[in-house]
Amino acid sequence: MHACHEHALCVEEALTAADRICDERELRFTDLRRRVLSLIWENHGSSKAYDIMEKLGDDFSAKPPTVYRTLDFLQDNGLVHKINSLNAYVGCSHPLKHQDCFFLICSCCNEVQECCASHIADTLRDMANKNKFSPRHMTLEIEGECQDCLKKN
Amino acid sequence: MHACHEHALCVEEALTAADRICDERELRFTDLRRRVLSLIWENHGSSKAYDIMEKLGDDFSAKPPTVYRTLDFLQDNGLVHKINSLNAYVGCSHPLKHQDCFFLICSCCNEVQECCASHIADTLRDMANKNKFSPRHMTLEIEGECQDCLKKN
DNA sequence: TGAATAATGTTATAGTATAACATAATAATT
DNA sequence: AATTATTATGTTATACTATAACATTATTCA
Repeated sequence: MHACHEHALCVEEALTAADRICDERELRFTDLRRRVLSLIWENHGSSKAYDIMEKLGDDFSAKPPTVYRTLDFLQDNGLVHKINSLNAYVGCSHPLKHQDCFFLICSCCNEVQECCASHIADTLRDMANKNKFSPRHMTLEIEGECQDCLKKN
Repeated sequence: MHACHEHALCVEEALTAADRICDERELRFTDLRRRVLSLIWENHGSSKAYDIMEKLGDDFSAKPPTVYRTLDFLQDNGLVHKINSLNAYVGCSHPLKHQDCFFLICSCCNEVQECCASHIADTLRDMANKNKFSPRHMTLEIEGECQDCLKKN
């Protein structure tokens, strides 16, 4: 389910935000990086590295290392997330405060919704601490069905 | 950090539990399945499919499909879990009520602690529902450092 | 015993990711 | 502006993870 009426705007916004972030951090938002981020955003669901590679086509020398390096850059700077349970990547919908988020993955329409809820992150941190564990990074991915798909079926 | 003083006992217990579960469900706990589960349990951390394959060695015709099919069987019956962020497998420490669990993964000693906390699962379900999402399966993996490793460093 | 089912063996290949080194582009220094 | 240093990208090769498709063996059940 995508709430946006015209997805091109989402893509534009994401690219603009990325521009600004890279500018602030003195990072180079190169053509390749912009293109990959754009491709990821154009997709309502998650994107696989090798699919991105194909879409890059002739414009860039699109071989695995190129794609994975670019994905690493985008991940390191909070612009995309990797969905471990899918081996796929999604654009981050709020890259400036992208911690403690989790993902709702509809296995019917394949859309991925990113959610942030600090109280959940807090609960999880508490739990970890009770288990004498010092958490650094959380992977929280919930697979299921979105409302639209439930209605349809 | 492993709490068990003699890990062989853990392995034994796990195999006995698996025996019972398979018996109850009229599943065949074959030599291969038993051996793979044992190998996984013998490892304090998580086990990679190809490592398991090597350890199976000559006793079984150890090729990828054999291993992955066996892992599938064990997963389907709640005897092992896959850790998506590691592409690795751990034994389930309470296979009869193995839902709603999460994992604390120490990236220093590589041990994986399985935790169950129904209130966390409830919180997550609530959150999903508020987002109009019907959850089916959750992946919750927390990477960090366990107390022992923190002390050491 | 023989047919049906389930498990395992086997070959091949698909899919995901990184190492190592070469070249090109950009930034900093002179 | 030319030189050097740094960062980014290109290139080749290969490692790692997983499954498809079909053959054979073992077990169950009629």
